[in-house]
Amino acid sequence: MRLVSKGVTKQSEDFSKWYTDVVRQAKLADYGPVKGTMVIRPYGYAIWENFQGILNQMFKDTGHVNAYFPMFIPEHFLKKEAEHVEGFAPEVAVVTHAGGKELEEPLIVRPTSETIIWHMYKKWISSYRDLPLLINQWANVVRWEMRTRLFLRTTEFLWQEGHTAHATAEEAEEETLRMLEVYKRFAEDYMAMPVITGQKTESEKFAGAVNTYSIEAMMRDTKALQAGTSHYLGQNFAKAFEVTFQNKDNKEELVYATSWGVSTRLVGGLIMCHGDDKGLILPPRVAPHQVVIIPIFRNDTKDLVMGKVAELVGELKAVSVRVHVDDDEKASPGFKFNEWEMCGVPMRVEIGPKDIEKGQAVVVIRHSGVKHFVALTELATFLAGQVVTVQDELFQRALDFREANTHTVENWEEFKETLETKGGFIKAFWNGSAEVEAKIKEETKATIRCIPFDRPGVIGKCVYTGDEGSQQVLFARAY
RNA sequence: CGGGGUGUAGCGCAGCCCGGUAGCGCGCUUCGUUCGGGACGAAGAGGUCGGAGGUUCAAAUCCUCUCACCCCGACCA
Repeated sequence: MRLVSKGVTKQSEDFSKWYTDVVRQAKLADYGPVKGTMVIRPYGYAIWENFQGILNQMFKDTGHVNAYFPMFIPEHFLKKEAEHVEGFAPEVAVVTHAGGKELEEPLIVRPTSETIIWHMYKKWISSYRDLPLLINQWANVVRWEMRTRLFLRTTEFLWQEGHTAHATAEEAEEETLRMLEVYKRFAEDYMAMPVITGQKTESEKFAGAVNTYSIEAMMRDTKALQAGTSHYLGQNFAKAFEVTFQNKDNKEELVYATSWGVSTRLVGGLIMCHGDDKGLILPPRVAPHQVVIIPIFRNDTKDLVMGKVAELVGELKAVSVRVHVDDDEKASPGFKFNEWEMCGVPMRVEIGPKDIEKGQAVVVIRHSGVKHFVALTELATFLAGQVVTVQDELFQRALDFREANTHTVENWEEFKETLETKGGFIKAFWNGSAEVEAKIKEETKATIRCIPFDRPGVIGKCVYTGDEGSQQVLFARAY
């Protein structure tokens, strides 16, 4: 079955609608029968698989190993860490019946795995020689959210969660920041999505963490998306699950912990970071198909064209370009142009009898619409080069967009005015008070996305209270 | 949980006000002609009108109840 509809809602008309249209028409995902659930379709899953492959390698390069922990967790585990249970209890799914009868103790379906992991770590850690313990798992988790959106917030989602145990606070803090940096590199170098790293405020941090850090990206509607988090858990879970080790001096100590994760939400971020009114735009490094070849022929020229296409496919594979040939004879070339633009394939090659006669092919770049007429002998080299060029251009474009939509404001009037008329990210000083943070959120819907690492050393007047000695933070309306 | 909306063919919808043979577009199947920016013709397949009850000679249509989903808010990656 080919595409059903012609085009999507314009971004400027209704960004939310645009997003849903793109997800469904590019066949990334569909709604599941249970509220808030999502079927990730093959094309969407291929993107996720690319994410997984890259991240997995990055985790291994930083010394982590993969494991798998059960999805069902005894209910009382969750209650062991006070903040953790308070944070997660409202959105936990509970299994009360199984095997045809009521269970002795209900089971929770993991909303995250800290509790079961630390239950196991207690068994595995006894000496400083067992540390650090650096485990990651790829898994599904369930959080019963009130409002859901495909990829961005679904009842069940896929993610990876790293859980590490360390002998010292310093080492655990280092790990927390190391993994945040891994996320930043992944977002920027692979997804071509610029992010801001920083620390979460007390009210925005993970339930059970000492500190939470995040990467924050700007979507094309100028709203913020938290794209990944890394938590320094201190000894909170070690205390709750009594995980201790004997140090070199034969003394018993509680271990220090981190956890960090990114989810299928990243796919939503990718869509909203680059897409346009024609649909999806995928950066080459994560695109399932980097190049789509659309052969143009009639019955009498079919063999000629397809013969040349087969040659080109071989050449492209030899230079590691992921190529797809759309040789469906039932669809017209024009139809295919539109469909593959909708699906965000970074580059399209058109090749027909006239091209072959001239020894060339037409290359069209998805995000810019620029047409190149390239000699067949140079096509593979050209496209391999464009993989890099397009990737860079998309990152630069996203960065320029973010910078153009980031505003620094001095006072409250300016804050509200800027948020209403321009939106985007707002840099402003904040006195560190949770009440002020809550008031600002209440009055403007903007939240503190993070306290950026990269900010001026200067301190200034709080944008809400005018208090001197306030620090600069990043505000935005967020997903 | 509040506000709004929608349930009729795979998808998008009309029909409902004013009860009387269930329709349209797209998609799908077969054949032929096409093919350089969303091709065309011909012939087909496909629906317990979300569910239950009621009114009526007769209900997609009127009444009552119910379920589900989507969108907007309060919670969250």
